[in-house]
Amino acid sequence: MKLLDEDTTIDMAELFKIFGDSTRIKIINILLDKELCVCEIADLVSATQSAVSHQLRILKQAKLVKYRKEGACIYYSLSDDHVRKIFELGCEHINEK
Amino acid sequence: MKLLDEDTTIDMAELFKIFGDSTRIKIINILLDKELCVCEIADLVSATQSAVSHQLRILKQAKLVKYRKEGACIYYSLSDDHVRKIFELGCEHINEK
DNA sequence: TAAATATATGAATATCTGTTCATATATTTA
DNA sequence: TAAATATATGAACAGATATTCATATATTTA
Repeated sequence: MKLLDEDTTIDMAELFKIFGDSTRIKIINILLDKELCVCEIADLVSATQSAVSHQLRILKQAKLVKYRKEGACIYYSLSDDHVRKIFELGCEHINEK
Repeated sequence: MKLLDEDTTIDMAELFKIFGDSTRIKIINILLDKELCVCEIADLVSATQSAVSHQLRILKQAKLVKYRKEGACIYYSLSDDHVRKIFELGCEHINEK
């Protein structure tokens, strides 16, 4: 692994920054299993609808989650397997302490 | 993967938060290859000695780096292979965009 | 169409975080 | 021993960030 250029370094930091918040970790955690709509997520992570919506926007902008609309509901799910792998590796690290 | 408890969730977020800063990413990046002393690190990441020292303290507290003393110099290196794996997985994710 | 439900978003605020600056400590060298 | 070098650290400050609150938009239901 050689030295990353400045842009890649910043992108890496931005990526991990998104995993670096417990509300977002909770959201990713529950989305590991299945897709869920915003109010279900808010309920499961014990946060307000507004807080969850703000965090989903961040996850969406970073392309860590995707969504589909069904009537008045919007269902969110993890974008790809990378998100899952990063989450699981972090989890392993914590559990081995 | 089942639902993490509150403490584990917070620990996960704290872990990723540490990777979520470009100065620390640069430090981890150069430590992938070999151990280095503080002033070498400061030079390689283009930051002041003080800034690097503060960041090394954070990395040290999280046990992501270890160090050994040799005379007036203190050599830092990555704690374990987990740090490397998390870094590389993040890097993969960025490169596949 | 009016009310209810689901979601998004801008502004305000409080908290957190990274850097800088000054300085302290420890070690080496002249 | 005095000066130089290597590192750490506390305080201050500026910038970033997460939540809350109020409200807007869209969809469904009565």
